[in-house]
Amino acid sequence: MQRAPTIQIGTVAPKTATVNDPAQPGALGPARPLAPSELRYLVVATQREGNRTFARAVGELGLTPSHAEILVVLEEFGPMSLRDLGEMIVCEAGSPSRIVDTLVQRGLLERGVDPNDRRAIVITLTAEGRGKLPALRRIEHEMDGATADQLTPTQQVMVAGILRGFLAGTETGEALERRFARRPKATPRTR
Amino acid sequence: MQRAPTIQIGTVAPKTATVNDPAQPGALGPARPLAPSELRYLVVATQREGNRTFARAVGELGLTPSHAEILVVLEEFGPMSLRDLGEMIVCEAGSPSRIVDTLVQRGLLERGVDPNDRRAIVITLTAEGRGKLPALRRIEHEMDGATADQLTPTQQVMVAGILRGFLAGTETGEALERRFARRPKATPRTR
DNA sequence: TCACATTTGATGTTACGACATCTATTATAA
DNA sequence: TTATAATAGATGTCGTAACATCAAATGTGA
Repeated sequence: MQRAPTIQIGTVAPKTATVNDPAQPGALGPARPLAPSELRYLVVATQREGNRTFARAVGELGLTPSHAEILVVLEEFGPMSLRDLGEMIVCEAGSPSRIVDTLVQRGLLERGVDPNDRRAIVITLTAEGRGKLPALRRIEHEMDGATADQLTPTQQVMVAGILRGFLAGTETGEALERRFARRPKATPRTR
Repeated sequence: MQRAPTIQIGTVAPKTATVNDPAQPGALGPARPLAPSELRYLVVATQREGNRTFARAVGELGLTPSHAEILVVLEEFGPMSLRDLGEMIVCEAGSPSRIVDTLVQRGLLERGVDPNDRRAIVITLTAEGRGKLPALRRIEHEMDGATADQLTPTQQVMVAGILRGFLAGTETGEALERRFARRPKATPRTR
């Protein structure tokens, strides 16, 4: 309602209202005390907004946010088993069999066999899958730009640090740690 | 993996690892620079963890997080139309017809007619629905306590302020504003 | 070796989230 | 009035999240 109802497809929607002035690090509205559960709902709402924007952007490529996450991880870390993949992503905690299956059927991924373990599969990007990555990288960059329009670098680092602490010891927290802590460009993981 | 695999049902799961020391306001790990999209995934993961914990807790009452949100809002603000309800909640943006329908079928809500507008319905808590609220309040309190174990009040207010700024102008942001800004205890909204 | 547990991945189920579409009712304007 | 738009709500669809169960392959210890 307050926001422009239509977003320009292909780019990340610009915000029409900006409460925080990015020129002032740490600047925000008056520090209202927190109502019960308010923080949790703020996190929920933030995730929803981010996911919807991301979904519209990658939807242009015929992908969903989960698809995008998997493609990016596979390009970043190289081929891996379903189990290892599950330990690197936030979507589909546990085994992402079905999402991988969808991507295999669309020709973006390949299911290979592990010669050392006939239970395991080795998931590899196909050429077509790899072809999605420049656009995905561009979208990620645009999303980060939209975040930068709303939050100062100081605020971003502050929130990230707090959330990392909150997630310490959780499965998804460990997944993000594996994924973002050290960034081994195209280093296939083995276990 | 790092976390205890079983949680005691009926209470919020305790964290086994604590990186941040709540005794030191603002204390966090080293301020690692942000990788692309990392902040978004941190928010996603945080929302997932919170939602799973909340889901297990309210699951004891036979409810889902969405159910809980609606019951709490209706008790807080009194009977309202589906449209107004949709503008107060984060779950099911748009019209929560189906979730309300489920709750009506379970006898927790009642669908009434609006004498002034035959299109509209008036959603009211039944006695049984109202009976869930003490337990829901207790669960919310436990969730807040679990948050307090992980984040200092300073950190909480900081994150909340930043997220409010980020959500300014969005539908869900406005919904939370309506819901948490001023807290009119049991004041039925009319429009 | 053999019984048993563990691991890997697939699959079934329920409930949401987001989007689109549809009907009934009400509002608006020529 | 009457045509048209706007609104309230219901409903259909697709993909995901979380949970559970299952089969096949592998690991383990007696």
